[in-house]
Amino acid sequence: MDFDAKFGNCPIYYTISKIEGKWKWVILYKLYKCKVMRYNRLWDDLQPIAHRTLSKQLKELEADGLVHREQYNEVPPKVEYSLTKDGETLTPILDMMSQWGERHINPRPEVSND
Amino acid sequence: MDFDAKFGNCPIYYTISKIEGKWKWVILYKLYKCKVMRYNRLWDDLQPIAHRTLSKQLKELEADGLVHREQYNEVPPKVEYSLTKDGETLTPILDMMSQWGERHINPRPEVSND
DNA sequence: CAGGATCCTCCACGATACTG
DNA sequence: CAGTATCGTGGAGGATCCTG
Repeated sequence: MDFDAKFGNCPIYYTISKIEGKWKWVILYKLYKCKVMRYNRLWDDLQPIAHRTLSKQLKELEADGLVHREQYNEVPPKVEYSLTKDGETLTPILDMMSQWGERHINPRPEVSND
Repeated sequence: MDFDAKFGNCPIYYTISKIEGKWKWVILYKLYKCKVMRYNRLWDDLQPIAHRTLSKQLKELEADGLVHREQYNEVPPKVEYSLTKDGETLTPILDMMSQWGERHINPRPEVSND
């Protein structure tokens, strides 16, 4: 990413740019929770997602050092994805995002005074 | 957003969908740090951002109850934006995202042994 | 099984001009 | 000052088929 000086004071912009992509946060979250996942398992869990999209975002995450790709030279092929050490530094954010979502999906139950 | 059952177990997807938009996290962060900002000030700080984009994302954030819009009936017009109570529940995430960005923009300085 | 290759669609975002 | 109105576009994401 071309990260010009304009955003030197906006580290948050750096973060969201790095993890830009409709599914990246979810992919990271899945890998965080399941530790290790094979490609098709991931693909299944993220339906509806296109192969092109999943494989592209995985590649970018790998290139950015957030996801590790372990390929076994077997037939049929076997590939396992997991978080790298660096990727694991995101888990607190992933947790908070998930919790925030939980609390906002449903109408807050504690103020129901009907 | 049409949030079908497929993602009932993916609250994180709810969160990122809610705050989807190239600038939304940055807008929220700015409002978090500056408390209250007028439209043009925000626009200035977020250059290069288009009016259409800023005003649209602000509107969505307002519709989602994350941002408050205070309009003063003066001439010239004066409008102030700030976080709502609900928007403030995001601040821990904003902080972590910002910190994560800081730590990743520069090559880690603590291992400089020159 | 784990993707790559192709083609296509759509809309988020941008640029610019205009207005109450 | 704080936006709308209009028009235009790139590229992210999708659908489908193919392959080592």
